[in-house]
Amino acid sequence: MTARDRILNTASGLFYTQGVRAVGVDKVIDEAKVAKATLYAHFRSKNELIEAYLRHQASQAREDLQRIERDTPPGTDRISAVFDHAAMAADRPGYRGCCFINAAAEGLDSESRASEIVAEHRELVLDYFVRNVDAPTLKERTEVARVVMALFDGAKVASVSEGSAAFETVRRATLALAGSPTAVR
Amino acid sequence: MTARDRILNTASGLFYTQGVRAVGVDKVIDEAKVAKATLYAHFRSKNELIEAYLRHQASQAREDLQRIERDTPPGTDRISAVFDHAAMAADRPGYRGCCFINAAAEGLDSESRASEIVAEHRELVLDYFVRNVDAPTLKERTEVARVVMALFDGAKVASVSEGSAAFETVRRATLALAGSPTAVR
DNA sequence: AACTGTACAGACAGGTCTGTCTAATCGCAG
DNA sequence: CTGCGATTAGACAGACCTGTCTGTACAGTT
Repeated sequence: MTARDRILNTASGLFYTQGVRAVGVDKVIDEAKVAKATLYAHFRSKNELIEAYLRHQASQAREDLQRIERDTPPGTDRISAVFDHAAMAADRPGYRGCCFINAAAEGLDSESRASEIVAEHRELVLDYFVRNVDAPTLKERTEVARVVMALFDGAKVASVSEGSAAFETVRRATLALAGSPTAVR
Repeated sequence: MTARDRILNTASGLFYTQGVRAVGVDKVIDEAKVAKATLYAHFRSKNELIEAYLRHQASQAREDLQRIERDTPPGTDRISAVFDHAAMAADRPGYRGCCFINAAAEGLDSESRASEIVAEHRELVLDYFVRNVDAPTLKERTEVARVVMALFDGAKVASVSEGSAAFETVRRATLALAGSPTAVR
């Protein structure tokens, strides 16, 4: 495992569990067993490391979605699978909610591209919902997808205090909506 | 206006727009035109100031909900009013999402009572929804309220990137759900 | 006039942060 | 073996952080 990977993996863990602002580069190099100069050889600044962390998480989440689309037949099952996936994450120790919501919540410099990375990923997830939601027209699918996205984000927020149980109730309503959207329009 | 109020008001503004971690006490005393000793005379530590900030926001939100319940007839109108209120907040300059979600997202010391204050407030909002949602039994109202809460939180999260428009689509679905919950169960 | 409470300005200590730098060491290709 | 790129440990500068402290000013009360 290259030094760069070790740095990025360690930073990802620390940034997620403690927040990007609470973790200094010293803590990262300490845990990654790496010299400070090495970190700065691979990442020009801490900001760049944070951006790499977010891109890393985004690409991982993207792969998860692709895997679900490969393994699960179209329809509401694919929505359900996403909820299952999130609920399982919420049960892992050290869970602290959605890394993108959290990163957006921590005030980052306006010069940082972090918020763009988050916004980009959110669009990707929205597109996933648009593809896998049941409604006649694209316009309607987009509207339903936005609601599904809100339900998903809301469940993630609630799960921080309430654990994975937060996904159960919300999932039922989401599936009903995504399966026969006319019921609530 | 007493020095304490000036400190708390200034701190609230700074903590909200930049994040509690990004704002130092020096920035607060500078903008509040207050001596550092005065701040530490009223608040034992920065942590205590943060807690006061969250309690302040919580009591303000509580009053908003009470005002709505006083001025709005029971039923889904009271749900709609909450969404209106949040949408208006999202249009104000400097909007940065829900202060409670953001505070929970910033990693705070485990010794801080901040997360308890947030959790308490979330329960209060949930109770509001339970009271004002339409379903026959308490158990069902609670379930529906949890979904409404998720929709509300999700809309707030989305509004950070997408502005107040995020509340429009979500509101429609929420009102349908809160008005005739059997449609999605 | 003396006392009390509150606020002021600002220095200070002790720590942490990011980012740079030096100098030594390692592994490996030629 | 030689040379080179990558890595190491750690000192360092300069900024910022929280919290404490000294000393002063001023209003209201006794």
